[in-house]
Amino acid sequence: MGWESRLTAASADIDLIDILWRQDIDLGAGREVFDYSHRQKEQDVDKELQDGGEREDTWAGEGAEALARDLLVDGETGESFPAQFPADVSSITEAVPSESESPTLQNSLLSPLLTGTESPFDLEQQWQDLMSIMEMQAMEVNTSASEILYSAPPGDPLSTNYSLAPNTPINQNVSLHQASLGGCSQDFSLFSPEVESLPVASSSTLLPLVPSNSTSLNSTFGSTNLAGLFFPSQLNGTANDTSGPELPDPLGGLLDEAMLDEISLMDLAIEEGFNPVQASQLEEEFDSDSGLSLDSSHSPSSLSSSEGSSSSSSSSASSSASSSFSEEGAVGYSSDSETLDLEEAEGAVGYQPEYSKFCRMSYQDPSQLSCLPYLEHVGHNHTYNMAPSALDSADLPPPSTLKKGSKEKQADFLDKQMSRDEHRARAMKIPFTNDKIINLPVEEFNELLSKYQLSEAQLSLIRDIRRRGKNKMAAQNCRKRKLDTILNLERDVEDLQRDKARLLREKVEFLRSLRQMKQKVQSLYQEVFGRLRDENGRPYSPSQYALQYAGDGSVLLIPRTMTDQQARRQERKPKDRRK
DNA sequence: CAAATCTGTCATACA
DNA sequence: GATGTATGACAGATT
Repeated sequence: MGWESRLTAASADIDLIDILWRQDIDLGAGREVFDYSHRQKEQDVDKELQDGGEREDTWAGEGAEALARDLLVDGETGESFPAQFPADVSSITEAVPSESESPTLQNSLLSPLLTGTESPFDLEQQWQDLMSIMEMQAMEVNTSASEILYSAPPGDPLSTNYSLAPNTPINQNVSLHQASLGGCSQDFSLFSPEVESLPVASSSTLLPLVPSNSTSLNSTFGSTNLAGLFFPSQLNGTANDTSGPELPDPLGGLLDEAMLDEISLMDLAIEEGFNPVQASQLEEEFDSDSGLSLDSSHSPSSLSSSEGSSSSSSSSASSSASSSFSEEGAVGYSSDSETLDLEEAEGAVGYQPEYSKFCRMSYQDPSQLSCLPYLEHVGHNHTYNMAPSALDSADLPPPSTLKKGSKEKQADFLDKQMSRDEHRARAMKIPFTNDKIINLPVEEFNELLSKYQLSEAQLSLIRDIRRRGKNKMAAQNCRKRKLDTILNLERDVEDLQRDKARLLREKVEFLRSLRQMKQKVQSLYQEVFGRLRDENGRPYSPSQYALQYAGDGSVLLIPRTMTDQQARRQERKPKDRRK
């Protein structure tokens, strides 16, 4: 099989993955979205190195150092290399929601308004889009939650689904480590902190802003705290959140999650040697999207059926095998082998070695054998722990002593084609063929024996021949089944890898669209917020107010301090739950 | 010539 | 219990 080729293809995949990665990041929000300070990033890295202890066992410590140096580590070779896209990497790292600095906030908030190209009439539609995106996000988070067995608090299912932010910095750092180190099994650990729930922002609703026709928001958002959703940095702030008003990136957490997830995805792809292009080609070749269903016909369970057919064929082979085949075995399993050979020929390109094995194992007809050079050895002579008398008498005269006419050559050839048991039978003057001895049903076999007056030695030999012959066929069938199992397992692996590649591609696509929608949400948020005016007609300060989505479907403008309190509560919860 | 593979056989378990 | 089958283990033959 193509294990080696898969391995070598993995390096080529890295390039593809890099391209994909670059595309995705380029597709993402601009720098202003992630414009956090490098200093903060480094703090988060350090913090992660310390706080992430409970996750440290899942990724090697060397990855942390590599991250700190903005190095990427090849998941397979462990080789470190400078990040190829410094801007991208930094944007990712800067996207870590944290105690962001205020100067960037105003711009990030107001710029969409100033440049606003979308008419107000698009707002509703955009909200609808937002809702669908959030639903998708919730699905992903839920999936991750189930995979990491990290359950949300029972009383707060909705907010759990959509809570995103509190520990995303740690998250992302971990993700970067993972992206550097690789680790399929750790792929989903990315999401664990995001499953942490946000409490329902119930009490403090100040300014109902969005009116009645947003019920669909309610169904999808639940009582998501928009402030928490959009201002994770505030929520996350541990040291600097008292450092004055600021307008965090509303979508930092979301975007970070998507991007970092993608990084880990790419890393996973690198590590696994998964090649999306090859996989898609495979898919086209096989023209089967149902990977495993294909296997169902070859799975070990199917083997039992083939065994059934083989047993039936072997029993029925008494007629067919009663031809002049001196090699009494290799009768059973024939039909199955043929069908399987066909399948191999049409389906599995890389299975030639095994296919040839099958060809060798599925022989039945000695006439065919004689034409096939690679089967010449079938008639080889073994030395057995048989009764010496039988062996001695069965020995052929030395060929050198014989004149070799054509007939004698033929006879010699036939002798060589004969099995040892046939030689023994001939030496013991058994009056019927080994084929009959072996393949006749018991009744006919006994009937045959009763027709002749046979010595005890003859009867014993006949019984041995029958036993050995049957066991020989059984061994051949057994080996063939074993090979079948191996082939099916390899096919299973191939199909699973194909499925995995497809799912990964779908995931990348999903994340890409998700990121785009998040950008939309961000601009919408900024647009809505920027249009709000207080009683004096002045805009609200984003450092003092935030929009929050209430449980009843309305969007509220609440003071920042309240969102901070909520954020702290949310931050504490998961820690408590971990114990 | 050594290693890998193929093949037949035996022992054993099971139906 | 006899018979047949499945399979691991072994050894000789072959590549």
